[in-house]
Amino acid sequence: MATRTAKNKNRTALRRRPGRPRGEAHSEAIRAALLKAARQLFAQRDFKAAPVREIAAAARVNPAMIHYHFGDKDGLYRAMLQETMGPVLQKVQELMNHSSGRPAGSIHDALEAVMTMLAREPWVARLIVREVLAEEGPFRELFIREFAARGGGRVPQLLEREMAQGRVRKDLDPVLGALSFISMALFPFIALPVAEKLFGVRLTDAFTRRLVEHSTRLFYEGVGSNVSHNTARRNPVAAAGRGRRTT
Amino acid sequence: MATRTAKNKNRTALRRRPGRPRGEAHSEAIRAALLKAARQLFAQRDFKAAPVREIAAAARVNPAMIHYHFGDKDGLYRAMLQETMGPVLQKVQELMNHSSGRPAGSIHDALEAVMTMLAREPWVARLIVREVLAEEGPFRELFIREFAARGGGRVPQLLEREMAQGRVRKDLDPVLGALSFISMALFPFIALPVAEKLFGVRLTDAFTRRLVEHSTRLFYEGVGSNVSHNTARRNPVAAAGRGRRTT
DNA sequence: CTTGTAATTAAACAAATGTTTAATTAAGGC
DNA sequence: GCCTTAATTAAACATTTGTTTAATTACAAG
Repeated sequence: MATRTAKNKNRTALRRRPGRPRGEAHSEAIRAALLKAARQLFAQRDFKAAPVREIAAAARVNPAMIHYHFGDKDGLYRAMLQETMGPVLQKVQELMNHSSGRPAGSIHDALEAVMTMLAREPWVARLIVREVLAEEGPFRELFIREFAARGGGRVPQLLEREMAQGRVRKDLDPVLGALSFISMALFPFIALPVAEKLFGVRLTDAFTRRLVEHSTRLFYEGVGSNVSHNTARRNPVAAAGRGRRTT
Repeated sequence: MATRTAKNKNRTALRRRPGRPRGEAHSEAIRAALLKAARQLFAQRDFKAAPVREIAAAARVNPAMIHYHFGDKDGLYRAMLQETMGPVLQKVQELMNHSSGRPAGSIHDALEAVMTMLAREPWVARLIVREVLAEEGPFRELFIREFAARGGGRVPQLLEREMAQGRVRKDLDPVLGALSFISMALFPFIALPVAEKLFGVRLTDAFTRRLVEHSTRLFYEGVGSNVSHNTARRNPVAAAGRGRRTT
């Protein structure tokens, strides 16, 4: 495949010549375009499998601009992580901190915050897979320290608060509980491409809502039938009990 | 770092010369060594980040042997997948099929089968991350068809069986339930490197057992306290209720 | 108007990587 | 004992990749 399209009628004048462009604020635009292209490519491909030439092509700039703006490929990657993951995680933290206060509010709100975020920004889950789960490289540690600790690291305390307030049974191991909680919150989005092919699910707003309700109820009550285990009927969390196969 | 150790006193005679080696059955050994080295490296690094030279070095053979035995790097990868994932998944399938039959037996047994396997063969989780979750390449589809479908694809039916036998509540959505189940079964192992740094857990046999019990109980009963929701006390699954912070 | 600096490009460079080749040695049948 | 084939190596090859360089243009200050 040729790099340039057919419309480019081989006049040399069309080819952009070197030199500073006219007008101002070009530099910032290029920086932003590079960050955007990097985010998209790094969410889709591994760090080593995303060549700088391709990132630059997606941003419609010269590869050398990466080194002009970010020093090297690592610098671009680091800047991309900061500028994209930062705001997202901050928002999740906010939402998790002041929960609504109603019964099971914290858990429900935390699940809703995390899940709606993962549903709205599909690249986050992909980035977590590559960055935190797959790659053994030097970035994993930075990522855990900077991001994962602020997110999942606080779940045991959240559970202990719930236990102190009597909404969670006292013999729960908060760490195991946190592990299960994080599993239920993250994995469906991490494994979404598989779930689509395997179960035919599609990531719509409705699906996300159903998943939030389902997971909240499962986390509190489990799936056991109220016959063999006399599990909660008429509970404050999952009030939608009219249809069948809802949660 | 030099390729050869200091002990190698630059005599040329020590360097292995080309030509067929004496004795027989060398070829098979080399093939096996390459498969083993490939499995270890591909579990740790991305496909593109695992150079053939390094795989060959780990197997102590010449890089050209990869092409002699497997055609190319893809061929080695494919052969490795078949020869390593095949037996493991077959075993899990067996264990999942004839469950013990006692109350909640299926769920408990399935969790135990999957989790002990993942704990004993740490490379499986890493391979799943790269192969099924991370990589968008041509291998993902093959992997889903060949392996994931035989494993996770059957969970909804398992849940429906449980529902028919009255051990699981009737209004559960089997697909959502399967998603949560698979999440709880796989994610702790997939995210193990993170969980270690975040929560200080270590993957011992004892931990795996605790996780199996915890997850089974959580899946059936949830974590809700029997005060606010009157959740099952005295249930058949999690009978170990003497200490505190156990499940 | 000159001069220095910022922004941008094409091209060159060096290292790494998948693959191929030619040479070399051993085995096995005739 | 010769000759074909199997197994193995070192070295060469071609491509891709991250990075650097030198040239080129615009702008801003003096």
